[in-house]
Amino acid sequence: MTIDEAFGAVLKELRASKGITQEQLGFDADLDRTFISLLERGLRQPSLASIFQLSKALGVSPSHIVQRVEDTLSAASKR
Amino acid sequence: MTIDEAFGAVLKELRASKGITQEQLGFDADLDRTFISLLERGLRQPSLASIFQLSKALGVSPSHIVQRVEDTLSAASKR
DNA sequence: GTGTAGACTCACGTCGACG
DNA sequence: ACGTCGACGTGAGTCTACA
Repeated sequence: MTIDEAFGAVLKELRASKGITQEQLGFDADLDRTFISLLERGLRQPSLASIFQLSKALGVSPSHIVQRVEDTLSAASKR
Repeated sequence: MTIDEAFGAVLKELRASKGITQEQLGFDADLDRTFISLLERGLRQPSLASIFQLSKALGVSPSHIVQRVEDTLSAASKR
């Protein structure tokens, strides 16, 4: 489990819980739709600025997202 | 106050409180010394992976660093 | 609505060297 | 011990287009 994959899983989960599409998230976060797709599948990693933009669009704090990435990683390492 | 500048300030502060040099931090985080210099002065922004590497070298959690960046930004916006 | 591809610009991150 | 410069390879992020 890489950092990128963990972030992608968290992003996908947060977006689903908000009930919006990748297109809407891309619009709200001012990021390209295809880039959101790459992020969710762990093929790209976000910069710090992108994390802040996404968190704002998702209505959560940036540190909360990072916290969940940490949790996802530690949970995966215990398998 | 940009995100990059806020991160740089936090990084510099955390490194100073640990009492180590940029060189040592670069070695511990497996990042180039010149890049640490750029980060601390807000001329570059880190990727998510870099944040994790730096936080590990500094002995704090990644989410804690991000949290402090948020605090620094909100404190600066109230001036 | 999403995955994928190509092509593109610019920023990340490394390296060697000098003040 | 740090700032800075130039150069370099790779990756972030955009855009158009098709399944």
